[in-house]
Amino acid sequence: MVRWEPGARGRLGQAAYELFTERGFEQVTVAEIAERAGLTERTFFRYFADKREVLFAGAEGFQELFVSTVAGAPDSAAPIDAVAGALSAAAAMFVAHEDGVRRRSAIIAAHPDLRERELVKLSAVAAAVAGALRRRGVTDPAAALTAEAGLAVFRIAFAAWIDDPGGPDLGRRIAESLDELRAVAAGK
Amino acid sequence: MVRWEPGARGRLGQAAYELFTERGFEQVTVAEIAERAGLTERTFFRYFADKREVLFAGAEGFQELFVSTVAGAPDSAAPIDAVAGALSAAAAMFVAHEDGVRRRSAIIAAHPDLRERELVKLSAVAAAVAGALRRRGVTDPAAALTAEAGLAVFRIAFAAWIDDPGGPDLGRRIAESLDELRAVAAGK
DNA sequence: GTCTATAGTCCGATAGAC
DNA sequence: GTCTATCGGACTATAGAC
Repeated sequence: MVRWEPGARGRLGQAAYELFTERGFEQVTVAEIAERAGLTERTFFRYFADKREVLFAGAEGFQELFVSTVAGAPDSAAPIDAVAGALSAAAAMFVAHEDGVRRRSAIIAAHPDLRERELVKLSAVAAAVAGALRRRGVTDPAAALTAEAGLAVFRIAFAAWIDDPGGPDLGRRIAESLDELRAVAAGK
Repeated sequence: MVRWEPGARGRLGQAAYELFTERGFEQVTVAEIAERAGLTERTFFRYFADKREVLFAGAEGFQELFVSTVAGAPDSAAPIDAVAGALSAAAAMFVAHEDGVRRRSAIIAAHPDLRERELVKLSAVAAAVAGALRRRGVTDPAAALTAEAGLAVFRIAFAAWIDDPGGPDLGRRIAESLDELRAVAAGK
């Protein structure tokens, strides 16, 4: 027999998710998460650098989707259009898991420390997208600016989509926000 | 920057600043900061919500400068131009206190927790600027987008100015980055 | 102003996989 | 044997409660 069940990381994530939903982030200790997963506190910190990080375990996949979509855009695509494609792809992924996305978003919105961490993750995505643009031959500061502006569009459209569940779809909101960005940058 | 007014708050800020410069953020305890300021640990937490916050005591002034510059722009100014004025004003303030700004920036760059907090502060400035634009009659999502894009310009120009001290002035870098933003948004 | 819970670190021990 | 994943316990500092 095995001394430990497989999938320690997944069990910790699942347990954390359940407990945060039941009681809220602050009212849950790392020891409790570990206990529900059948592990110890110590093991939790082997998998996650800190208590917040367990909620952002899927962030690499999100970032990877962005980077690969930008990298895979036609050579002829302008930087902003390569990023627009990545925004669409991300929107589709979020819409496909809407329930989970909304629940996770509610947990994060309820605690400043988690909102703080989310900003860091989005900032990391922006940096990765800027890198992907540079690999397409875009020079700085255009690469960094396009990436940051694109992520700003995503953030704003996503927040509106969360706040107003009955309204337009996320993909549509992103397209509209991109048009708004073009308009305001042009001095409209 | 970093002009500490007399009094407990100022002495704590001064002590923290000195100790972080000498040894780095992590190697300094709140108890040591309080001791150097002739106060107790408890008092530190009366003035600052957490250990990081002491490095961002001047953030309100920065935010206020942004908001008032946006609010004071001519009615005829397009949103992006109102924000551009605020970016110029902020650049002038930073250049006027260049030494302090660079030292503070070095402390923050050296620790992920502090970079994280800095993102939160810039995000708060963006939210405040968006509010100022809405008071000028700009609707969402244009207000939020203009504010976020403007802060992205600031962040990118500021980072380049810090990384390359011999290069162009901060104000000039901001103006150039703004032009780049206009160009990339137009699909160049 | 003291007391305490909890996050997060460190070192070492141990059990199984290969 | 070596490598990797888990556990144990002690420890410090932050931050909040009383």
